[in-house]
Amino acid sequence: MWVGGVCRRPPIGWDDVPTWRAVRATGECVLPGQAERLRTEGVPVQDGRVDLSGARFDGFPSNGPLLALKAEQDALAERVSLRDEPGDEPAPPGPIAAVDVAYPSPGVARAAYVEMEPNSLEPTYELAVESPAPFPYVSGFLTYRELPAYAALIERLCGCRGEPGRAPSVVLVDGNGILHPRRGGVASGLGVLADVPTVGVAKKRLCGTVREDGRIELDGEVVGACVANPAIDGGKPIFISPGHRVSVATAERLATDWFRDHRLPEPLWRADRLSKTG
DNA sequence: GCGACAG
DNA sequence: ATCTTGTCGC
Repeated sequence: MWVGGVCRRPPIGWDDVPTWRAVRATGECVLPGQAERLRTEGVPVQDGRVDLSGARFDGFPSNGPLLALKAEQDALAERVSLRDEPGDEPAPPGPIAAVDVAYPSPGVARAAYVEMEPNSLEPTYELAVESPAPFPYVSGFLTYRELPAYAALIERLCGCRGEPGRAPSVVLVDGNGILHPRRGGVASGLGVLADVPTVGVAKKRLCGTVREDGRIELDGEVVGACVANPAIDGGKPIFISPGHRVSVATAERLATDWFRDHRLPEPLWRADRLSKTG
């Protein structure tokens, strides 16, 4: 939010909001007549700059919600496994699934599930489930917005299909896995929650550095790969990272093996569309 | 101090 | 992510 812009031209109904009391972090006054007005209120101002040592207000009520969630993410990261499943690598390609979430209206999430067999062009199974989405989108905390929707999806999935015997060997998730400031993106969250191998696929880079070889480095560690679908010339790349129970190399192979006619791996493209159409 | 920031 | 008109390309 551009605080300066709002304070310079307060919205209707902000007559009671003391917008002139907001200054730069340096104490510098930026609004016309701001320094003078603050001085009349007893605020120490010198050279158009507030002496923040005594005048600063930082008594905003907060229990630091994101700090607690960061701790949760650290705990999640501890539970993430980067080991490949036996028989998954080198790899008879098995059935794969993909999930994504759309928001048909504010506060409502629609999670979609698409399952495909290696050689079929059409999905083997599809399901979309709606649920409340009270948590806002905050970069780095996507898990808290979308995981509840996936939980609702899984619940219905088990109820509709029963037979937990033929679960997909891996689930592609729209978002990051360990390519995350605390190594705990949505793909990892879903993987740990459902105890299934997951691969994170993001359309934009959240963090890390893309090396010349396409590998993505974070704190000196390779956490994923940046790859474009060769079938689309001039296409933008996607950012692949392990969610849970797969290595970086396997995550990349699983996702890129499903490149077809779209930027995203086919199952994920279908899940994205299903989440939007219902 | 300034820019970046999954969906 | 979602809101939107025209527009570029196959």
